Amino acid sequence: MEIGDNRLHDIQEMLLQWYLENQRDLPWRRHSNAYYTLVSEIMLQQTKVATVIPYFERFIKRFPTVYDLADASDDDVVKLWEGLGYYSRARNLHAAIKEVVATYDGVIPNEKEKISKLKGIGPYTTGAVLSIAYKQKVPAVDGNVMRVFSRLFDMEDDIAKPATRKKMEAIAEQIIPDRSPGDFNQALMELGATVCTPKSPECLFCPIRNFCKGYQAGREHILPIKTKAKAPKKASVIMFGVKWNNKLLVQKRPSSGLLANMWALPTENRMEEMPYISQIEEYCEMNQYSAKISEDVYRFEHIFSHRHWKIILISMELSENPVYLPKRSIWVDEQSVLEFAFPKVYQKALEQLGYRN
DNA sequence: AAAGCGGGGAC
DNA sequence: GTCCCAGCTTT
Repeated sequence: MEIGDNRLHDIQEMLLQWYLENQRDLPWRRHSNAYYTLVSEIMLQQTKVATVIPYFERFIKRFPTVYDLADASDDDVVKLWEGLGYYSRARNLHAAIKEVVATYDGVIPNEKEKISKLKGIGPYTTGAVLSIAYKQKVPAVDGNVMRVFSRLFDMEDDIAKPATRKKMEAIAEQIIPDRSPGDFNQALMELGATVCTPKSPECLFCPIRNFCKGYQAGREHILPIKTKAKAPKKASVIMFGVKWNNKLLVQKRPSSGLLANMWALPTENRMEEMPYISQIEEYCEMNQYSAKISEDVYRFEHIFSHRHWKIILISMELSENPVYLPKRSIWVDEQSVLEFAFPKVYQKALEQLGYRN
């Protein structure tokens, strides 16, 4: 990718000026604080600004400094992440900040080799923190930047391919200015989020449309090239609302895979070959439950990025103290259930069972 | 290089 | 319904 010196300088200046005048007022932009930058960047991974704002506000209010976060329990951290998704981000951020306190005297490192070794911090977040918080000339290539570049240079590379991100970083290296590299990176992302949008880009409001090869070719609508994601795989599950003595049985999910380590209702994969009633009876037998099973079941669906669950929720009231506790399970007082952090799919189920805020 | 990992909003 | 978002880790 060759960019003439004159055009390069103009693109830099136009973008920086546009960003100065048009940047959104966001909570993490109100102070220069590497901790705020890191928290916001982790939350913003695959997540829109509007969704993140209330989570960021609550998180910083509860954990104002790296020391507050390092001292917190994992349960408290995940509770503040409840509903935001990709929960390993919360656990990784917690681990990273603990490492910062333990190893770097509470200062988020400003060297690429060090910060990129922290849990959950990949190439994008490394570049974002180094450029925004520490004003270093390091690229930060996210989905927005790839879309902007794809159109600006009329590129045919598939942005879904890992190799394309490397190529985009090489381009960013050439474009990023010595002056205000952090603002420049944010300008590219802000442009992608507000003007150079995936659908119906508003090229007439774009500060660099005069340099845009895609726009000049009339190809802005079909760029960027991106292979489609596969449809989520379908699965059927049964969730069990098990009550006894005014307590509800909640279970920690397995430590890997979907919703790893999150609190949940006991969930079993549906045995398609038998009626679900039979599977429920078998489940009770296996756990030695003598239970009165509610007549009505609640059916609903939930779509994750790679899975599509059809869910049958059944409720049962045990008539005697169960002999043993299922693996990774605890009894929770009914009024305390919502103090635990549940992913959305289980929040829906719990709401149906009468647990709601 | 590809798969797995949440949830939401825009259309 | 489809697309995709201020991505990272594991396989």
